[in-house]
Amino acid sequence: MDVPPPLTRRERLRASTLQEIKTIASRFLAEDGAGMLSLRAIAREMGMTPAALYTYYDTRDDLLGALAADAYTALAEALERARDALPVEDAAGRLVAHGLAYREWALAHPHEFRLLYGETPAGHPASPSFQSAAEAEHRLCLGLLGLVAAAWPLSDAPQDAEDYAWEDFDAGFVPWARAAYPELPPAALAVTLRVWGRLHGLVALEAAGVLGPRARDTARLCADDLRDLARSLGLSPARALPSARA
Amino acid sequence: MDVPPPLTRRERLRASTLQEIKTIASRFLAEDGAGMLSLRAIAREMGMTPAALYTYYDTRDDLLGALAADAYTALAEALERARDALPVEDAAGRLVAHGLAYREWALAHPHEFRLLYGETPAGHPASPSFQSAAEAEHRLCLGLLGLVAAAWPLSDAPQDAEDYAWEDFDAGFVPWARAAYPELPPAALAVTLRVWGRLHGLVALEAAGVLGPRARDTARLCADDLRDLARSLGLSPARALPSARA
DNA sequence: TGTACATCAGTGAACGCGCGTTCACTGATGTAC
DNA sequence: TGTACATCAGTGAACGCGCGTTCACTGATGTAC
Repeated sequence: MDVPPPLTRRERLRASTLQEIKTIASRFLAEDGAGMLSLRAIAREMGMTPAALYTYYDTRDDLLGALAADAYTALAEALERARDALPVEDAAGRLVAHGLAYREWALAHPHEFRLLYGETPAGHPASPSFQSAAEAEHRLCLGLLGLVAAAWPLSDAPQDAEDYAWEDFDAGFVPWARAAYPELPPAALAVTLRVWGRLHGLVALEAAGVLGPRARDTARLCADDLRDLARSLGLSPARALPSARA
Repeated sequence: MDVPPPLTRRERLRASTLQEIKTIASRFLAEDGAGMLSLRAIAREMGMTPAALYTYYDTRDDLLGALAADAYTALAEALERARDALPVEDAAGRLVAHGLAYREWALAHPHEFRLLYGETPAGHPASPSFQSAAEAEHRLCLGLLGLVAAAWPLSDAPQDAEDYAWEDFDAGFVPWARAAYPELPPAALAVTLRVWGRLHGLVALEAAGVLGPRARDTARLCADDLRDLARSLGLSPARALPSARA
């Protein structure tokens, strides 16, 4: 969008090849399933030598890591988009929208979802993609925290969560959280993680194919649960949108 | 336990070899991870020819299916054991115990857990192990339904769940459910599945290694969430055990 | 503008590997008379 | 109790396969003077 030093022909080519590799890899991921992603297959599809891929990634794992990082970012963006489609005042609606978007993304990208939450984490910590995956994770967590923060003042005291301390949570994340929402106590982080689990549960079961055969309308199950969650956080649709609902 | 027609030497040998295969396969599953289970490696470990395994399983997938079925049964048993360690009157306690046992089993058997909930279901529907997996799944679901049933009379009407019908749920399971708990309405099945999702969520995140780095005491998160769940179902520890808690 | 040199994406061949599965077979275990 | 036959767990060799990764190389793209 702004104007960085103009790219040379080589650099542009390299970038587009990188992108093509990831695109094709994604497609193979979707077709053949998780652990079966093969460098040779990708190279074949691109009309390249397998060896050529080593110009772009040091190792098969690095490629997987990059895919995971991209997927994480895409997920975070999808969730933010869904949330921001509703006005800030509608805290309950935003929470539900976030949850439904989580489900929809997972069902629309089952293999990416599995890459993120089903397998041993891919990509070794040193690689650059690992960085960006960690950032996306922060972003996702912050988004969730924001939803919790919106509910916090309305929530009846979460009694057993009272005695959490900041030290109980990821030291890399806590500063961000406190900076973003200075008024929140540590217990809000506990609630955030629990909310994450709540969103994740039904979706993970459905993505694994366990839930589908058991209920006809899984979307409704999920929506019911999300509304219930919003309610239990002290958010009622009525409170947020007094006129729009029954 | 009772006395079936006495087994021939051949039959005993066959049974013990079958068991040995599964034991070793489990170990490899735990060591090398999910998709990497190799028939040749198992054969090697047992001092057999790879071809010999085909006397026991038609295909690698059949073996995986058998492992999954065993894992499912083991999980169901663990959950029942935990639940039955508490008196029937302590509905809240039993629910929490069930949930914690779910977590513990998942963390103690991460690869089996992944086999059940992380991958495309293994084993093709025709194989006998598929049958037993389905049975274990029923069993697990019935157990959960029982916990919900215990809470049902105490629960404040789950409003949005009112208009579920029996047709909305797995036709193979509904008869069992209605036979076991004739007084429950269809909505109870919806709640059961949602409860399953709730138990599953945090555990799945933790098993995937996403939760661990974010919170120090994941067990407590899980326990808090389960108590919250029990409460939201209308179960209070106080109501169940008036004297034992504060 | 033209020449000399450096960079580096991509080639082609080879490395060594383990895999699932098949097939014709052997030889011990079980069965029927 | 002994013999003739059937079963079937396990052998050994081979099938054809795709994989990740390495290495010395070529030739187009970029850079400095």
